[in-house]
Amino acid sequence: MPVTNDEIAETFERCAALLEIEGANAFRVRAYRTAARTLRNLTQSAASLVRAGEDLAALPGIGKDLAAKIGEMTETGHLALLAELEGRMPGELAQLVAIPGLGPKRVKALHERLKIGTVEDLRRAAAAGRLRRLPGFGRKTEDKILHEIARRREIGRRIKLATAEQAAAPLLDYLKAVPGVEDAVIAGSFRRRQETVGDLDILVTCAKSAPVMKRFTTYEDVAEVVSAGTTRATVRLRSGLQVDLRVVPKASYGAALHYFTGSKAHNIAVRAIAVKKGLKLNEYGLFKGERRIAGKTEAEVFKRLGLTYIAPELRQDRGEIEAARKKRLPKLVTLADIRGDLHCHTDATDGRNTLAEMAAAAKARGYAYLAISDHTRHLTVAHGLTPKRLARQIERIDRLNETLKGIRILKASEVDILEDGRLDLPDSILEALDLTVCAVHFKFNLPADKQTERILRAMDNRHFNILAHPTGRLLGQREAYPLDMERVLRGALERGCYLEVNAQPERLDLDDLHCRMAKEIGLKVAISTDAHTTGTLGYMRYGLDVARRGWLEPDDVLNTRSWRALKKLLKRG
DNA sequence: GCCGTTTTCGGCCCGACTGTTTTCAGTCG
Repeated sequence: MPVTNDEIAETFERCAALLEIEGANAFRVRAYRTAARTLRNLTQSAASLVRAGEDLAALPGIGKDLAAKIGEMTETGHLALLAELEGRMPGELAQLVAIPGLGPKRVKALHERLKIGTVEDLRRAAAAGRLRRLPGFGRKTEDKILHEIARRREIGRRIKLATAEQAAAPLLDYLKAVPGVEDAVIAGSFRRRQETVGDLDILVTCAKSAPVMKRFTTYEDVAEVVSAGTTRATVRLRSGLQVDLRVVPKASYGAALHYFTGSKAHNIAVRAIAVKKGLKLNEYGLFKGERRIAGKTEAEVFKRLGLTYIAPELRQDRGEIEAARKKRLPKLVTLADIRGDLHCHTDATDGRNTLAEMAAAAKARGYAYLAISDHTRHLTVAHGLTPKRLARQIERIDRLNETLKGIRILKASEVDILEDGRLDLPDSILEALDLTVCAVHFKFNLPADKQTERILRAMDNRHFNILAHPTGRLLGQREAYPLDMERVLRGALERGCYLEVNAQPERLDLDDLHCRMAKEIGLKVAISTDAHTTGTLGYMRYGLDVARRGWLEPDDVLNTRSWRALKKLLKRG
């Protein structure tokens, strides 16, 4: 099993944590973290690049030394440096720094003075009151550590974006109602439209901060006030969700919004540009000496730094700054570009609404087409259609299309990909469909090469059009099944097939990085909701979030086209 | 450890809050 980018990144992150505890040069530590991030953002596997003889030192943040270490890991599966570090101190110290309130300095002190090497050691020492005797520690720190250890066990880390939206809306309304508040907006990973968010970052502009801070920390859903200053406060809601509030004057709104939107890596890179120009960028504005030369809007800040406006979804330090400098940012796809939905269900299988209801709902959204893609028989739990039942549905759709104006219902099917790569419907009926959406719904645990071959064999069928939810992941519930995504994408391109971005909030599959991989090789994707109700046709915007984070433009997306143009693309030779 | 439109050496983003401090280190985002 080749070493994955994530595994190499994880190893570098462990090294960084342990080096930091050891007191290594902070910039050396950062270099390991930067390299880890570069690896996670890579659209090709580092192992295959090494095999192809590519020079990894050409990648941003990776030089000669780290390139050699990546080579070492792809060859041996291990890193000597990590083994050395773990020989000098317990490897689990790397997990201690993840506890809020503990950083490298304190972890070092805990290890040296109290021989603490594990989370359990730490819990026992804190419970026995031994922490407070260390210099720099006190009773409060000890209590906080115990509290955080207990909390770690019960609370899941990140929540889905759609769930965060539900918590955010009432809180934002509440803050907007505070007298004197001008703007209140959610920044952070929420604004970058990341698939999951760890916390909410709210930015408020107003002249006087005190009333807002008071109002915020006394919000009825607040379970705990973590910190509260004059311009910044952090609370934990009863759900466990952490919310940070920052208050700035109106003249700083743009700079603060940029700062608070992140990502951290993007901010660091943009601030470095400011430094190079002899300026200073912080959350209050862009400064030349004492004088603020920009800050009211984000656009103003970007402009003064010689950059075109960068959409929040792109702010990941994945090349967007360089592209902004060269005025080569993508013109991202928007909801207005979407002409139809290519994957949904009706009450014929596991959907809730009728064919006619789904059609009416799609028409109300202004779509030109909607593909009805109910399950096939193998998926018995969803009451999948037999060829006979599908044939009847095809007739019903034909009849419905005769009565509909302004929208066309496409005859489709979400066809199961069987274990041997065959499709779950005979060619005779596949031929009668406008398109197929094919998916893996069982045998998730095949080895990567077997799963990849299963899908590629299915794509060999000339009726295969779109691979639905290609990795099968469910956020927070189920890992993606092992798959060689590079081969799948290239295989699809060679055969005239496509992949789907499934917009269900718990799927978002393909993810943003896979979208970017597809774009790089010239493969178009469909953005589809997989709606099981009329209301969830509205999930389209979550799929767009992913596509935009993956740099996709209207041309990269299948369903920005008219049915006529789309039909040509689907036609296989 | 990385990197170069000041640089192959000497830089590397910036400020708020907390707790344990009598002036600031550590942590966080």
